[in-house]
Amino acid sequence: MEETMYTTKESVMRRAQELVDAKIPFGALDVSGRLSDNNKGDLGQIIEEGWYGYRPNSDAEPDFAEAGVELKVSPYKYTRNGVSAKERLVCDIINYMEEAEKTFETSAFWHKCKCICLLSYQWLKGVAKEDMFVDHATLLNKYPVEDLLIIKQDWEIIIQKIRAGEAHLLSEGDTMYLAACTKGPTAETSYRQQPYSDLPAKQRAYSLKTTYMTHLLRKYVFGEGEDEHIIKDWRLLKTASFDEIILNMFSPYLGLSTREIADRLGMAWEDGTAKSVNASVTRRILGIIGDPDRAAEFKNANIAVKTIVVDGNNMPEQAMSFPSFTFLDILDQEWEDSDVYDQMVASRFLFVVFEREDKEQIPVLRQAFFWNMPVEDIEELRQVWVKTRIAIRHGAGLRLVKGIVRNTLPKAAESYLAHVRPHAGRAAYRLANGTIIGDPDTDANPLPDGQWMTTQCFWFNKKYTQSIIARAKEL
DNA sequence: GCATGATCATGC
DNA sequence: GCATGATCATGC
Repeated sequence: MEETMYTTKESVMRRAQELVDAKIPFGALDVSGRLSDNNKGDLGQIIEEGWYGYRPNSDAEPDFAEAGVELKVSPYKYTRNGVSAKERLVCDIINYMEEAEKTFETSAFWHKCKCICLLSYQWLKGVAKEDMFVDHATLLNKYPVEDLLIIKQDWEIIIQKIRAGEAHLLSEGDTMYLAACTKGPTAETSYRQQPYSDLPAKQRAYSLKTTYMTHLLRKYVFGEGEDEHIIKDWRLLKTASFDEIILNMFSPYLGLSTREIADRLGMAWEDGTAKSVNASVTRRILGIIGDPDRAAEFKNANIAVKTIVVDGNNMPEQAMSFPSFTFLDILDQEWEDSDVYDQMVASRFLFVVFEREDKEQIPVLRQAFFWNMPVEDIEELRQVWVKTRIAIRHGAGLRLVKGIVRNTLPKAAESYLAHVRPHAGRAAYRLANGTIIGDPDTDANPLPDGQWMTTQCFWFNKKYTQSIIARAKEL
């Protein structure tokens, strides 16, 4: 590595702050034309070279080895929920052959990323990378103690899979904050050797999940307050895993009806038929006010809480919905950066299962378990996503049949896993022949051909959810 | 009985 | 008023 004058954290950060003050766009820092290559140039390298004045290294040492600082450049954006990280923070390729024998402290992740100089820039849709610029410089030199305990648990989960000869089964949804994300040219071409199996494993890198980056961004870069934690005493994490602690909260209530649980928790049982009783009871069991997905650990780890009612054969009464999407957005995204991937593949799930024989019965809490999509199902989901994009690109084939609008989006019968269905307040369309149904401005969004269709979302098929629950029951 | 279009209820 | 989780309801 070349000599650098930046040998202390202070000098690295001072130079970083000068960059913030100077507001120099990436285009002007790009001294060797890295951005011209399809705009995909590595911003970290551009800044190391064009601002710190030394050639980027790709070895195992942090970028500023003597200072012990790794330089990372990361985009953020504003959403209706406030400021959010736009991407996961990719740290370092996982060398399966070497990492398997390490400890957390000697791991490539900790060696490189225990101290990060985080350069943030605001990402704006439609603006070229050349014109964006770093506007915050933050030294991340210690993780919150309760987070670090979870990150260590994450690292153990990744390493245990490698040690079990299952590096090819790694997935982002396996872990909470620290994840093994795919890295390299579209999957197929980048496989690596793993130590305890002959099967090649997809190249992956240590990364901090987008949701966790949002947490760090809000806390350290923008100095915002924190969300309510589910685990009130972080010391519990020293002796039990996050999953164990959460699942234990449900144990006292297994086998009880929602009415009995409501009684025990001192909840009013006003209307047992309301659509949301099961969700309300789940919230109270977790001891949180409001939406579980907004509790700190769940939000930071991208964990979705799903309550399901099943019959005696584990068959859900309904398919499982996901957040709605807009048609033009889904055409704009790439698979591994898409909302669908984020919500269904990179996400972890806490399934809370209630059971009843028939609709007259009050549901009984049967089980709670964590789940994430196994790698063998990911390609199937991607196919549904691809079909959805194709349909949308062709205006979804909207046609009015006996007062109901039909479309060509993927149906439940076309996949064992998922389908696409409406998800809006009311049905709403603006059809090519001028027909307007409902209130398109509220409940629909535009297709590329100018028609408007009721807002839709992805759904897990009932049978797919059934198979998930049946498998969890066996364990 | 299931698939699919449509809608309700809650939290923010 | 909107986003989201969850459920209803009709036609085949």
